[in-house]
Amino acid sequence: MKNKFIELPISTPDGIFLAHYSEKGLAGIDWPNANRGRRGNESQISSASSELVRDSSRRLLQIKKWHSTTETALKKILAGKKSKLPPLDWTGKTEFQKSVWRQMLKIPAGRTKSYGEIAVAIGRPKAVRAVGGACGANPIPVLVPCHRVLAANKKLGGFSGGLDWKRSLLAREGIKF
DNA sequence: AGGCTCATGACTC
DNA sequence: GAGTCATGAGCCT
Repeated sequence: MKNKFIELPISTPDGIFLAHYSEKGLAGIDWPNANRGRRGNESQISSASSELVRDSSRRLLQIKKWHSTTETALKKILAGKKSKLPPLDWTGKTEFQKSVWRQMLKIPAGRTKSYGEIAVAIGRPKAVRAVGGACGANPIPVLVPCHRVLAANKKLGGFSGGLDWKRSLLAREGIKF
């Protein structure tokens, strides 16, 4: 069976996010502005979903369950709280990226780490720059807290969703800088 | 404080 | 292989 992804929307006070699910779990999240300007999302949802129903309703139920976990997790984290996460599917990503993201999941809400600290934590103290690259390649922003990673000079660094998001998310967790 | 350079690892084409 | 970085440390004004 091919790697079918289905997209389900999540409405939040910050807009509508789009969650992507594979057979193994949550595989990606799109920012609210990402569906404007990208064509075909709505039809993609319905066709993929109905195909899945035909295929296996059991799997659909599973994904619905994951989705409700994702939904509450997203809303809580957007509000600056921590939350239980659905299973994450990082199939196809490199070992290096996965270890970076695993490290980021360990950062508690309200705390930050530097790119260098992440590099040390995964046993490659000199791969600081590559850590930045892995952050940018993170398919699951917000839930995998790439926004809690700052540069060593306590400055912002960058952010895939735009620096305004990063500032805002940090502020909601009570982080000042 | 701000700016410049450079070593550096992973990734992409 | 060369080019691209969401870095960091060092060394200048």
